[in-house]
Amino acid sequence: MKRITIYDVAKEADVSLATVSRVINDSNVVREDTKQRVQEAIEKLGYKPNAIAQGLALSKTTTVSIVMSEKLFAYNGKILNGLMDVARIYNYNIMFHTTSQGISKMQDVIESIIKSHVDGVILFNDNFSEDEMEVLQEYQIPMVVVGSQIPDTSVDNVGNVYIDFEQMAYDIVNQLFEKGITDISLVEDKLNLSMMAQMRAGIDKAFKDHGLEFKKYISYDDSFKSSYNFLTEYFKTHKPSQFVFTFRDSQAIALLNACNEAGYKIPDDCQMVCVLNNKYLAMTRPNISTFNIPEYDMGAVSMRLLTKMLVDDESVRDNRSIELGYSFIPRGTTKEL
Amino acid sequence: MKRITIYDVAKEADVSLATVSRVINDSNVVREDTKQRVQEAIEKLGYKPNAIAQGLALSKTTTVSIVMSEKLFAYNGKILNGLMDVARIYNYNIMFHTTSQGISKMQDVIESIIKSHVDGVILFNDNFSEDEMEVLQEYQIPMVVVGSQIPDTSVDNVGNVYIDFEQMAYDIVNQLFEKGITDISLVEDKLNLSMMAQMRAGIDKAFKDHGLEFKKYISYDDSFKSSYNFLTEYFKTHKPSQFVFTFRDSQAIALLNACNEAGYKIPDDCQMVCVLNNKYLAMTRPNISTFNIPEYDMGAVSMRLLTKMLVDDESVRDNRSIELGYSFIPRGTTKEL
DNA sequence: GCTTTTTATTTAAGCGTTTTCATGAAAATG
DNA sequence: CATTTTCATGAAAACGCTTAAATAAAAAGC
Repeated sequence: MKRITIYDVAKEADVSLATVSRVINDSNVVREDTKQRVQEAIEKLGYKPNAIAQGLALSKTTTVSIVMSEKLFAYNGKILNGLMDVARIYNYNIMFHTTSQGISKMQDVIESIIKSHVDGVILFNDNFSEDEMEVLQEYQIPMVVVGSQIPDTSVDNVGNVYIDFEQMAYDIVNQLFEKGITDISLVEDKLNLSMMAQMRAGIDKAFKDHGLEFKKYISYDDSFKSSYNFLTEYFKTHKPSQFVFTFRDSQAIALLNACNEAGYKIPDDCQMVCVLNNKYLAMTRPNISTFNIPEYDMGAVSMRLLTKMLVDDESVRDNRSIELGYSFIPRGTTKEL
Repeated sequence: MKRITIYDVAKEADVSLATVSRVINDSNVVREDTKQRVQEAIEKLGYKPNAIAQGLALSKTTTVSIVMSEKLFAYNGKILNGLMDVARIYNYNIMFHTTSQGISKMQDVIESIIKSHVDGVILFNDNFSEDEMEVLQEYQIPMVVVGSQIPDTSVDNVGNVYIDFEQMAYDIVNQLFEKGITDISLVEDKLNLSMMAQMRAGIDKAFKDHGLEFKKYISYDDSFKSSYNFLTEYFKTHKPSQFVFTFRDSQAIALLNACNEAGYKIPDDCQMVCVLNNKYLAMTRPNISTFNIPEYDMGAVSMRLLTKMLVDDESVRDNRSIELGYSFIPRGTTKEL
C-alpha cells in the first residue's frame, strides 16, 4: 500500500499541493468551498501528513527528548506521567533516551539528540555533566533539568524545575536538634548524587549552625539485599543512630527490617525517614515517614516550561527556574516531627 | 549558530555532497585519500547528519515506537531496560507513547505513530484493540506485541513475545489439587486483562479436568489501600481461601497484611503467590512466593525480533511468535509447591 | 600512445512538506 | 467601463539528505 501524499490529495481535490498544505495548517487565506473540497479529499484518502517531511521543511520536529538513567527508570514513573500528559496536550512527541554507566553511551545519547533535531530536551538530574550540557547548548537546544537545583541557572536556554532538598534537610535537622537529637545519619544513594549532595549540604549547615560537625554519612550498595545484609552485620556491633535519613524505599525498608530483627524498636530506638516517597512506604509496619514530593507536577511543570521556552514565550525569558514545594508526611517511623 | 550541512562539508573537503554522503554511510567505492579528506572536514566542522533529512530521503527513520499504558509504566521498568539496551545496540531511536483511559487518546497515539513514520512498533499487551492494531497493519508497520499471547499470530508483520500464563496457572492448580487443595482464589488485576484472562483459562481448565468449577474470581480496586480495606472487611465474615493467586505486588502485600491482622497465619492458614515479580516481594515478612519471569529478556527479545523483522530477516518470516520460559520461586508464603 | 575497461566522482532527481512570489480572478473605485 | 485593490490559487524553491545515471579519471590492454 502506497502511502498517500499531499500530491494525491491535491489531485483528488483538483487543487495544487500548496492549497492542500494551507488547508492542513489551516491558513485562513483559502476559500471556504475549496477548503471543504480538500478536506473531503483528505478524509476520503485517509491522508496523514508526513511528520518527517514537515520536520525537514519547517526545521521543527514537535518532538522533545527525555533523558533518564536506566536505573532510575522505575522510580520516576510519576514524573514521567506528568511529562507525557503535558506533552500530549501540546502535541509534542517524545523521544526517549536512557543512559547507562559507560561513558561512551552518554556520547551516543547526545549524538542521537543532535541528529534527531528534537526541539527540546528534558533532562533528569545527574545524567549529564556540565560539559555534556554545554554541547547541547552549542546547538541551541532548549533544555529543562528536572530534579534538584542546578548550579548555573543564568545560562540561556536552560530551565530548571526542582525541590529544595538542602532546605528540606536543614529544617528537619534543626527540628531534631530542638528535641535534643543529634545522632543523625544519612544513607547515601548513588543514583541521586546531586540530590544527595544538596541534602548533605543542608545537614552540614544545620550542624555547623550549632557548632557541631556532621560525620555519619553512611554508604553501602543500594540494593535491598545488600543494604539489609550490611545493616544486619552493622547492628551486631553498633547501635542505630537516633535518626536516619534514607533516600530510597529499598534502603528504608532494609533499615526497618534490620532494626526490627536486631531487636531495635522503630521509632523508639531509631527514627527514620525516606526522602523519596512511593506507595511501598505505606505498606510496611510501621508505615515509613516520608515527604510529599509533587512528582507528577515536577514532570508536568517541566514539560510546560519547555513548551514555553520552545515558543520563546517572553513570560519565561527571565524566569526559567521553578522551585516546587514539598511537605513532610509523618508516619510511624518518626515521633518527634 | 548555523547547523553544518553536508554542503558545508563538501565545500570544505572540496568534493561533491554525494561523496560526503558516501563517506558517511561508509560505502566502499570512495578512494581512501578522499575519504580521509572528507572525514577530516567532518571532524573539523563537527558535522552531524540530519536524521530527519535522512529519514525523508530513505523513507526510513531508524526509530521505533514503544506504546505502554501510563499506569503500567512503573511496573515495566525491566522490560523497558531490555528494549532500550537492544535498541541501542542496533542504533534505533525510541519514540515513547503512553496510553491512558480515554478512547480519543488511543486514536492520537495511532495517529502520531503513523505520522512519525517510525519503522516499527513495540506494543504492550492490552493497549490496542484488534481494530486498532489493524489500522497500523494497513500501514505495513511491523509490530511486536510483548506480554501475553495474542490470538491471531498468523498475521503478517506482527510478532509476539510472551509467557504462557495459561500453562503457568494450569500447572500450579494441578499441583495444588494433588495436595488436596481446592479452595483457590484469583484476584483480578484490571491493568493486565489479557494476562489475567489467560491465567483464568488455565485455572478453569484444571478445575474442569477434575470435574470441578472455578468460582472464586475476586475483584476489587487494585490500589494497596483499597485492596487492604476490602480484605480487612472481607475477613470479618470470611476465611481466606487455601490458596490465592494475586497478580500485582500491592495486592499481594495487602493480602499479607490483612491476613496477618485478621489473625490468619500465612502460609499455614492461607498460601499465596504473586505472579508478577518485583523486589518488594522479597522485602516482606514472610517473603512472597512468585515467578521468575524474564522481564529484561522479554524486552530484549522483543526488540531483537522487531529489528529482524525490519530488515526482513528470513529466519524470522515464519517464526514471529516467541515463547519465553518462567520458573516458580518458592518463598515463605507457600509450602505445598 | 590509443582504445577499452574499471573505478571514482559529480550531476541531478527524488523524498514530502512549507512558503515566497507571481499570476489571474473577482471586487471595489472613480 | 477602465483601473486599481483585494483575494485565492498555483508554480517553484527550499529543507538536507540518498542514489541512479552520467561523466571523468585512472588503469589496463594491445
